[in-house]
Amino acid sequence: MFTIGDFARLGRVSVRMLRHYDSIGLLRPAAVDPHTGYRFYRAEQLRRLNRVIALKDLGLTLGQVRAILDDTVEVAELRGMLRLRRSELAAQLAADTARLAGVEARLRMIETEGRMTSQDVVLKELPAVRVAELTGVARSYETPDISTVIQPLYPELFRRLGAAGVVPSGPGLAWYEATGEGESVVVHAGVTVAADSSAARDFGIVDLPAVPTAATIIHHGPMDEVAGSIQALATWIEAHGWRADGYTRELYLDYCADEPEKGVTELQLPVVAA
Amino acid sequence: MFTIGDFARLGRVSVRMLRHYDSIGLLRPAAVDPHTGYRFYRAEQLRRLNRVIALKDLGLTLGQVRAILDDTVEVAELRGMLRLRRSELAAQLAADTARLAGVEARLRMIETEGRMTSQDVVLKELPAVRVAELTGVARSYETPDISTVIQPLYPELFRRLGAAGVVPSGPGLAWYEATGEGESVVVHAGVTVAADSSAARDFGIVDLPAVPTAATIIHHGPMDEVAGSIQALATWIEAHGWRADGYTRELYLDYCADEPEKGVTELQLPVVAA
DNA sequence: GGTTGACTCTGACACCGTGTCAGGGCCGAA
DNA sequence: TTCGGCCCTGACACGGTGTCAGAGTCAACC
Repeated sequence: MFTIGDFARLGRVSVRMLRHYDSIGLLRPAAVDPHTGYRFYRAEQLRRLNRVIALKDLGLTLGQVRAILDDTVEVAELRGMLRLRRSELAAQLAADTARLAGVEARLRMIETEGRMTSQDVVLKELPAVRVAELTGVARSYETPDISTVIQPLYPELFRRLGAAGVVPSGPGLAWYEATGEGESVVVHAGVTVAADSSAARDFGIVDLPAVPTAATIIHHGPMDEVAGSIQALATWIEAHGWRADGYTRELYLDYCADEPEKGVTELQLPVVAA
Repeated sequence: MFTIGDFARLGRVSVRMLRHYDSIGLLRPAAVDPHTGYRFYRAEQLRRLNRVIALKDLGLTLGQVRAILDDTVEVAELRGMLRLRRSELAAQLAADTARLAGVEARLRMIETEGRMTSQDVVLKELPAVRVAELTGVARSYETPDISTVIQPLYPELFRRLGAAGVVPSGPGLAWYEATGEGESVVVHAGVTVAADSSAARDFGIVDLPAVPTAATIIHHGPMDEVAGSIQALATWIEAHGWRADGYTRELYLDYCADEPEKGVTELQLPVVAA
């Protein structure tokens, strides 16, 4: 018979934990002095303690450990628990590996720049979204070309939406795709709506697909300075082991024609693991 | 200006968390209606939110994130935090990899045996320990040879200890090493003591070194059935990617000569990564 | 028998990030 | 005006562990 302190030393466990295991019924002392409340353990209880430790070290919860040790789980169930735990661990490993890569990218950034950027890229899942849009064609991806095409589209889009009695349900957004002919580009100027797409109208209704993983960055200031933010986004993507996989969406979170330098835009670029 | 719900959707964060960030001063809403308490956020606050998310995703605590964003840490300090985090993550990866290996070993065990062993091996650190001992030589590692040599050593050891006024401070233990001549073995029969080693006595005082990592198993029953437990220990060590690195110590946790089948012994085998 | 120091008891609080619930107020649209 | 959906605060929960306070116990030594 060991006192709790001796038993804790033998089992390399804290006294606190032995008391805890007692209170949750995971490992009850062999005897308790009814007068003093002192707990006493038998050497053979080390077997159970060891089983507890071994299972706990696998990352199972104490509740699961108790269920296993008390034989209230079938073998099939036990196998299921272990399989689940295995996949959790695999996910954890992947996540931590990514975190580690992130930390190291940050450290490199500090070494080379002497500080950390305030341009922060965030990975997000993008839900599918229904958009009312007008399109145009720009001569190239050059900012001035795009601007001159897209600028007039929005007032016209809002005019037509108003005429059709459709109210935007969210912010405006834009995206671009190559026409395939030279450098020219199809410009989509849209706004999120909840309308259904059945009726014919003088604007397009398209459903942008959900994106499992998109790298996003907040661009501050006028859109003709967007190149820097795009650059930062691309650099981040490369440094973190991703690869662009689609068109960048621009989400106009805050925009006022009078003060373009106060604009706030989120750039969203679908990515996949490189 | 966005309501908390809209802002949460934009930032892919729960409303709960935005309120939490407010309460800990990590991200305060741009405006709060003094009458209703409603929080309102500006689009440009997404920048800060994104920085929070990005740093949090590195595994930093919210307190660290706040310190970093509020510029109360020097660059050197920041680098230190990231280095620390990097080493934490590396440790975490190693631990999770080991856990995963453990889970997989367990799954294999279930597949082949239809159940999980109740012989559980636990890795421990062994502290250095001072031991009073007598030694003998056995003809071989065979259990009968060992037994006949070790059995008489203990009564004699306790007799001499009593005569010298030395009281054991812990359980008895034994270990064996090859003599180098044939199959014969030096048998050490000892007991932990706190005495100092200065005076000359009719028993040996040796300090067993600490062991950073030992695989241990509890053996139940008489010592002449120890082979099975040793076997289980060896199997586990091999299956989990370790290698024996020293002599097995036997720790007699419970022993009574009349009822050897009730004995409880811990076998401790130092290991290193294979 | 008394003192003392090491041990034990219970009960509580803390950590950290997040979910969830209860009970109540607010807002906009029909 | 009513209703559905949003927002507010405050609280509790999770899980494994440390730590503290205040009180009781034990063993050894004088």
